[in-house]
Amino acid sequence: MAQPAEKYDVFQAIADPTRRRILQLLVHGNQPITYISSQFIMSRTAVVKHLNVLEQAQLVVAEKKGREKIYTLHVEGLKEIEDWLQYFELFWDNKLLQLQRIVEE
Amino acid sequence: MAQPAEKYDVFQAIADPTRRRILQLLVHGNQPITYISSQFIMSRTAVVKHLNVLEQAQLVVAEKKGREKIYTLHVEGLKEIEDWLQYFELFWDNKLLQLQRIVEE
DNA sequence: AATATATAACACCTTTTGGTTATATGTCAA
DNA sequence: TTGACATATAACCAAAAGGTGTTATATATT
Repeated sequence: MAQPAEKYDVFQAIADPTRRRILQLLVHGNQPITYISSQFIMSRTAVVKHLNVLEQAQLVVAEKKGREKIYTLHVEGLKEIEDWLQYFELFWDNKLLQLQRIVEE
Repeated sequence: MAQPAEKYDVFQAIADPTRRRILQLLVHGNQPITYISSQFIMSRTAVVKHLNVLEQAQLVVAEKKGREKIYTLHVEGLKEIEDWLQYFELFWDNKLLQLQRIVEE
């Protein structure tokens, strides 16, 4: 998981179940690496890598506080996905319209 | 891209930009492999593999028609993502409430 | 039946992921 | 200032992803 700056986008970031769980954890409050990694079986290093991916995708924000690094959810980053889904809602609506026409015939 | 049955979920499926483009293509009508692959620079074989991933994730449905295989968008598959996003909308709303409280103080 | 075309099934290669362990570096607190 | 704790970084590894090309098989058309 070598990560040359800004490599991961939002869609890639949420593709991994571990990363989705991390995001859900952060809904309940900002947390340091130690706590977050305690919620997983894998090594802390592995969790940190996932956090880096989330950070690059701008889904979390990290802030140093003494010797701890506190992670905060940045929900605004999910907007991109919502927008993308929006595109298909149109299709969805069209399908309903088609059905309606068929019924009316 | 070896694919033992049902390996790919919706989140993994939309992680790839090529696959997202395929889905958008299909919004404008059902299409056979030949047309779909003509829209990409990569080989037809590679595109077919992406279609298989999308099919496993139930985002597209394939129907044999003579010697062709016609692909259809299956938007319902995107519901899972919408539901997942829903979880964070709550957080989003809470943040707004917090801001409101701060303003009111 | 012959031919052209579309899809399926392989085999192969390279890069990226997701994980490991080990070793530093920085910070707090007694 | 020393020990305990938290994070950072490096080196390494196995497996999966994403791509290629080639060959085989099925279907339409004439």
